[in-house]
Amino acid sequence: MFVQHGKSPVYNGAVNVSIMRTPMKEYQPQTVEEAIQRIWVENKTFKAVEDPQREKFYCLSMFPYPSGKLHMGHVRNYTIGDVIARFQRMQGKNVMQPMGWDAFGLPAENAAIAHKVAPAEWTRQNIDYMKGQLKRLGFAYDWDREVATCDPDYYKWEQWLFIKLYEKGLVYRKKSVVNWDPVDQCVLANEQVIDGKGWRSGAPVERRELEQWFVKITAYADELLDDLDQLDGWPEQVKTMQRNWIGRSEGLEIDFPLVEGDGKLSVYTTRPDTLMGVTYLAIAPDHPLSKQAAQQHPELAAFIEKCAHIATSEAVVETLEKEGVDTGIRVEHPITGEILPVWAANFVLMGYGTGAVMSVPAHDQRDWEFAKKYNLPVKVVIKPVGGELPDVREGAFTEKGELVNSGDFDGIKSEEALDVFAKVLSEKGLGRKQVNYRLRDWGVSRQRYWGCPIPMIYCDKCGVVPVPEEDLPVKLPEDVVPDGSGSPLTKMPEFYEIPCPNCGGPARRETDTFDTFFESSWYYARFACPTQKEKMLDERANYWLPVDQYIGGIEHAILHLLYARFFHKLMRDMGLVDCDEPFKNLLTQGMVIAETWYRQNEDGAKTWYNPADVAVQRDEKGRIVGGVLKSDGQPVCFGGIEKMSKSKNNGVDPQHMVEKYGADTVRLFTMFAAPPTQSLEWSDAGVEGAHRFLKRLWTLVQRHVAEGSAPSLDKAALDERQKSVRRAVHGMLQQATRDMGQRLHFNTAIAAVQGLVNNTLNKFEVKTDQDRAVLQEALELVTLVLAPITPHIAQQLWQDLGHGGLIVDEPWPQVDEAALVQAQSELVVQVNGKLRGKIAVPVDADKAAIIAAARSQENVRRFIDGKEIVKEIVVPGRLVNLVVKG
RNA sequence: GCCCAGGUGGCGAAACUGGUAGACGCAAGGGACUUAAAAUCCCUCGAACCGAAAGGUUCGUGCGGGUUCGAUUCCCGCCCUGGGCACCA
Repeated sequence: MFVQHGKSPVYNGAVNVSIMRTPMKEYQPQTVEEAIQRIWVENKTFKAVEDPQREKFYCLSMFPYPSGKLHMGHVRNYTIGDVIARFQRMQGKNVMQPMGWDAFGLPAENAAIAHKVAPAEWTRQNIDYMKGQLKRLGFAYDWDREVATCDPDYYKWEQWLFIKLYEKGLVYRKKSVVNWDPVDQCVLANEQVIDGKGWRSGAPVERRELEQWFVKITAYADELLDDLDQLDGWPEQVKTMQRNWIGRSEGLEIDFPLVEGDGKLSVYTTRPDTLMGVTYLAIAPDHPLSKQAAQQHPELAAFIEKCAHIATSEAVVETLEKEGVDTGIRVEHPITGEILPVWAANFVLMGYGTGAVMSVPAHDQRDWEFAKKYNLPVKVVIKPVGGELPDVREGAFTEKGELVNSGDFDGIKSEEALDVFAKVLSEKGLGRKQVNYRLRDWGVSRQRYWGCPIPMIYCDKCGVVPVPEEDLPVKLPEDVVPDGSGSPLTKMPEFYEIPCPNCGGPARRETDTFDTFFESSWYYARFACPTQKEKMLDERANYWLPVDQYIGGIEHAILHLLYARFFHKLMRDMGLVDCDEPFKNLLTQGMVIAETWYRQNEDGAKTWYNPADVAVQRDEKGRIVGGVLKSDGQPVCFGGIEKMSKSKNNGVDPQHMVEKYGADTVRLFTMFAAPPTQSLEWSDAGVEGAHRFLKRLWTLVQRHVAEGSAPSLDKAALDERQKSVRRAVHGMLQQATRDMGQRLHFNTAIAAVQGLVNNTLNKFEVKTDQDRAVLQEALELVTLVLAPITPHIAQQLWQDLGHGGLIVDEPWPQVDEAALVQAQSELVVQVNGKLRGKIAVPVDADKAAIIAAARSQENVRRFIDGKEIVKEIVVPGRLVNLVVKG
């Protein structure tokens, strides 16, 4: 389906590869790629076998959700991983590169609703199709290690681990709030809530509290934070995001006694220095005190009802207009005894901390705005050290300083306040130091069908009972088509009715399934021993782990990577793995973006057209000025360049590209257009450029080999012309080696190869036998350097250049340092930092000679004659800067 | 709103540790080949100005400041775009 079946030009059926030259003149990627891929399959080239004698390299790209077909983001991700894996193999490592499927998730249920197809069937068909696409792209995967997370042999082990965690006390149940669609009677994901309404029903969402399972990630918060320091191979940016997410802080928990009754309201603050400036407290609308007060307070009751329709996502809550109602509850300030009002406020969340905060409008901007809106008092208690009282008429003063208007505490520094107030309050029994985390425990319950069943049973007599180990896995019934009205499992007594394993009485199975992050938190480890039937992991995991290079989208910087690190530590503490961290080096790749085109409809909505269907119009400078739809010739509007998505209809189908140009061209363009961490703008014209280059290289090699085999290179007998070609060749190798090995900047490695082929090799007139030897060496090095990026054409050209065997097993070539040596170096001459000329000097010239040469330059003299030279700067091999005065 | 990135020719980008801004590629323009087209090959290509030419001058890396002999790179303050925000994966 993906390849033109032609006769293989190279494969002769033996275990190895023939040295026979191909008569092929024209570059036919489909034929070449099909033949080379067959060699790989028949030789089991990418099967990874544990070998303690060899240095291992585990290269892993984030596995895909089987959504239907590959998109360009996948192609980019997997090409980056494949290039690294092949490069490391040429460095002599024992490389393992697996692939699998993150197979549970919401889109399968959506497809079920739309097309009345069972999620299991839909998912497995998608896997089949996408696997074919991955194979067509020539990725060096060990397919024997493939796993799909919807397979009971896989998810059995996370059920097993969950029960172990339950036994260790790392799992518990508590109420937490979800988005509830009152019409469809189901829980909505955050992305299914649009403008506060259910995506299908359009009904305003309701907040609803459900009893759910949590895993105590906060018990590992300190370790997750501290171990980030070990991760030298992670981008600083990702580590910073994780640190901020964990959000460790040291502060004070403070009790404000209620005026009526003997209760108290506890708050946590990281700014104890502002305690004396508290003018009110704010609590969550659904705080028990708030609900209680609402019984005699209609305005408050109405406010609570309004807040019950706010979606749960933090982005929604944090961008709301700040609103509140005085609950009428009063508390005492723990130090002054001053009576303070308690407000219910929509920005305070019950799920965070104690569901209450102390408000200091003079020194917190959000409190300040709230106080202005509701005319609450503002009391300044912090001023800059030794400075004036800050002006808070236009906004809060949020910096630290020293205390003022604070009675006995005046003059103490912000930094000292924690200790001072902790002492005073603990003596009164109204406060204590506390370490707090922004990180919350991981809620893993999902009220969804297409996921891994949570292996728990509820018995009226025995309470919560885990499923006995011998009954695992709890299999998800697969012959089910969800209809969008809640999880089908809750309507299947044959699933949930079960005798209690403890007492044998009637009991009910948990019908919730795990968060799909559960599956993706440990798949990297299972790839080491995917068919192990007896246990979750075996000793092979300790051979392969940690993953040496992990590659995936920056969008996973926090959640997936934090959960996977957490899971790894859980598995370590279960004795399943030795190391502390799962991913040694991390590469976060950027998005794939493309042009968008649209027409405005009469109702104001936009219809988006795929860039492939638009003919772009440009002005004389090549600027985009507009476009017309190819089908009707009518204009369409340019909508900018955006992430490829269904909603903007700007996705480019990798399949079409592979069919048109071949896998190597797609891989080459993807690696060339931008460094991996940046976003990549798709360009059909750019793909053609990549294809042109491969054709040019192909032709160059074919012309060369058509002359017969080249003599061996005699390095001692080279003339200047030949030496300069070798200098360029080894210069390319030096740059490509560094760019591919250390920097992972494949775009500049490719640029170096292109520059060499187009500017040096294509212009090199081959006259003598030694010319042929120089060109032979050059073409071999070009082929070896391209082998990880464009592996099919590289293998073919390698054979054409007279080599047997697989290029993927060749060692990476060594730079010939002697070839790089130059007699002269060119220096730039600046006067006052401005470029005024260039000089060529012997490499070993001393500073005086260099300056003399610089000063004798005609254009330089124009700028220094008659002026005093106050400084002479020489940067060896780079430049001379003469600083003049007057 | 909070956290993290990014902003360089018409476009994607390069510039390694503060040292020639724009390598490599695309688009565009001109030319060769061809009956023609495609393909291929060659040349030009940041802007303005001076010069017949060779060449030279000034400006130019989101905006405004600063440090430095020298800043795309370091510092301060803004603007804009993107990613994440705990039930998309």
